[in-house]
Amino acid sequence: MSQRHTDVTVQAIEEACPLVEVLDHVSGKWSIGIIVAAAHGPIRFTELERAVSGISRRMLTLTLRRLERDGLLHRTVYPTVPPKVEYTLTDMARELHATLSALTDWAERHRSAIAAARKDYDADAAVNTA
Amino acid sequence: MSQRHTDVTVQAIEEACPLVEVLDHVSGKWSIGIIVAAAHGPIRFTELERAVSGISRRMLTLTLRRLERDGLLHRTVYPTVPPKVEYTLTDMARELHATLSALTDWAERHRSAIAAARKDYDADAAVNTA
DNA sequence: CTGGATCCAAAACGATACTG
DNA sequence: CAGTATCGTTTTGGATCCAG
Repeated sequence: MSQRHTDVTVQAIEEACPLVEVLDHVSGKWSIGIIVAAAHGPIRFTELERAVSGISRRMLTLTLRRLERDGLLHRTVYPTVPPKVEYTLTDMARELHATLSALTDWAERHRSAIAAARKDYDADAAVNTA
Repeated sequence: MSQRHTDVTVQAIEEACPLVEVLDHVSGKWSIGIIVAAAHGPIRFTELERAVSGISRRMLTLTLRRLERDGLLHRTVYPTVPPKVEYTLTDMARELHATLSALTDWAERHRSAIAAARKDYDADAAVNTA
């Protein structure tokens, strides 16, 4: 910790790359919400639409396709009428969900700290503008 | 696991919200890269520009401001000439960085699985289009 | 019910010239 | 060195209508 930089920077970017990949797949406001919503069992399209508050039909579809494509979701179509489709997390995604809980914990531990930091920052900005 | 949905969906969204907040602050192609780059000690603007490969001056500045605003980065200005500015992770951000490593691990464990899933998905798509 | 297709607004991003 | 300002491009997302 707190040692000087030389060419360790190169190591830094290599360390970051896989993570950037993950977040590219998992990012987009909605992926996480969907994973969490699907975490405790098979869930249908309309249920997801209600569970992930604020999502539009379009974004739901797009995100579902991306998650399916990345092997995080499994899609089961029941050829009934009306149609019924269930989405289930893959094992891979279930591991991911467990990992994400660590992030949730972090978020909850520091939620108020972040809010406070913002408030301070904005206050400073107001002073410097006045 | 694999129980039916009733009104547990409500719980799902509440569980997701804080996490969505985090990712809103930490998201954007560059935040993570910057956090990783700053993780092993104070780092200067130009060093960051080189460490986070592909980032533009503009995005670097914008992302730095946001991270600072959210209390993840501390900015130290040395009023010398030429100017010198150092960015340091806050304690909060260091915790976050540790948490992110879990994600990195997950990504590396499943990198090839994701690639394979994609390949299959694209193959299917090709068949269904033909 | 599940979702594809289209159109449009907004946000994120990139390049680059300029400044204290 | 460490940014800011401006412009153009790309990506993202919402609204809506249509279809199996």
